[in-house]
Amino acid sequence: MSKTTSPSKPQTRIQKRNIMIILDAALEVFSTYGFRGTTLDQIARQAGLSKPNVLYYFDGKEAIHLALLSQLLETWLDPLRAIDPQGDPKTELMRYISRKLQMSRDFPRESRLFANEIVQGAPRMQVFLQGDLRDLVDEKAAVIQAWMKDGKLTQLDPFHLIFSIWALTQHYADFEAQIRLVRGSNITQPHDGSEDFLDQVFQKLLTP
Amino acid sequence: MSKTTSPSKPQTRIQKRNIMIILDAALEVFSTYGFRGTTLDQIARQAGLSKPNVLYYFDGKEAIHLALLSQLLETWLDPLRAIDPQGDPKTELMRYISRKLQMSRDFPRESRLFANEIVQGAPRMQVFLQGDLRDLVDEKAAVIQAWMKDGKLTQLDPFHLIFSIWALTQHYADFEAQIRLVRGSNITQPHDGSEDFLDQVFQKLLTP
DNA sequence: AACACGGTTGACCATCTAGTCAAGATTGTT
DNA sequence: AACAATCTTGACTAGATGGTCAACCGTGTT
Repeated sequence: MSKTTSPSKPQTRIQKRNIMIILDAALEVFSTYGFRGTTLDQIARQAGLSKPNVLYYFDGKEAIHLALLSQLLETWLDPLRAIDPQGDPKTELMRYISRKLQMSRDFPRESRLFANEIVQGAPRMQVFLQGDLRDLVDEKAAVIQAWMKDGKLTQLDPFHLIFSIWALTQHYADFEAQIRLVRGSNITQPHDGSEDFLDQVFQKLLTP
Repeated sequence: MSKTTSPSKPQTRIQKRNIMIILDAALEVFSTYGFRGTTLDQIARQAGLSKPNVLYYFDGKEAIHLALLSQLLETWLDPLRAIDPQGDPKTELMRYISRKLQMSRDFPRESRLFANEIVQGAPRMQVFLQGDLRDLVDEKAAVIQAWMKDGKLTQLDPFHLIFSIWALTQHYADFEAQIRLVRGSNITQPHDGSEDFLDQVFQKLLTP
């Protein structure tokens, strides 16, 4: 039985606070070093707690990782969910792209946490991806497909279009180190200019 | 002194063979589990050799990893190097995109090895990226910039254009697990349709 | 055949790491 | 204040892991 999912007793203030601290510390460390590369000591140090204290709140390293993943997937899929079949096709897609890029800028740790997991074959995420994500993508791909049939958008494979949006937005968070090294001191933020660029790209791409 | 970079004696047949076997095994394992997630025992098992035997040919885990990275970066940058400032702009870029995509399809392990490394901040790759890569990208960005000024291509930020090519092509290798899970049994190969899609995207994007 | 060198390995070690535990400190409630 | 529940931690364990080493095996050369 997991300590944190016990449904009976409500959380105390201390529990709430420490669980938040631990999850934030774990996100920091997991997103930088990956699951195997992260040690409980690192998480504990980052959280400012002792290792046994961390394990008082979570059943183990895997449980912390799982808690992070399931918690974050919701936020992550939100922009895709928000695509409105009744809205204006180009507006909806451009907003989706903009929101995805914004998340990549504001939550790079979350993006890298997923990236780490997926590059390694998503061993601890299959259940999430197959469940929620797949249905959602199928649904929205159908919406996009319908828009295209109506001539409101360029005819493209909707799945590849979605993948391309993911690739282009997340790239700025996931491969930030590369961008930083390549551009060196020419630039302050790896995201500089990304908004305008992606706007230009998809505006041109989607207009029939 | 590294065992493998000793310049004096030439390699015997057995050395050549085993070094190749070890590097191939290491690529398989490193690309799947990342640096920390990989154990020497895994590499040895994959190679069909004993652990001490692996360490007879390489100075350690880090040395194997380093050997892989430096060996692969060459192949990896080749398509970018091949962009000819004298050639036809759109042809050159479309060929670059096609070659990059082909590499992502033919050498997904190599792509994931880099992805793993870069997502985690490129701790063991900085020297490579700063040296070769940065100069090369600057050079080719200038070429692309000049093409755009001549009106041969759509006016875009050339750095972001290069990043977008990397993102879109490597995505199919690096996030293969996600694509597989999302598309499920609808598809046999994650790369299906990627060639046509990217051709369509960049053809449209680059044409002024 | 005998030799030298290259190649191979079982057994071992030091260190790291996830997780345990019992004892002690803190907090909230009456 | 007193008590119970929650919270915290130093010390520990078992197993994994990178790396070593001395001894042994195989191969080509003379």
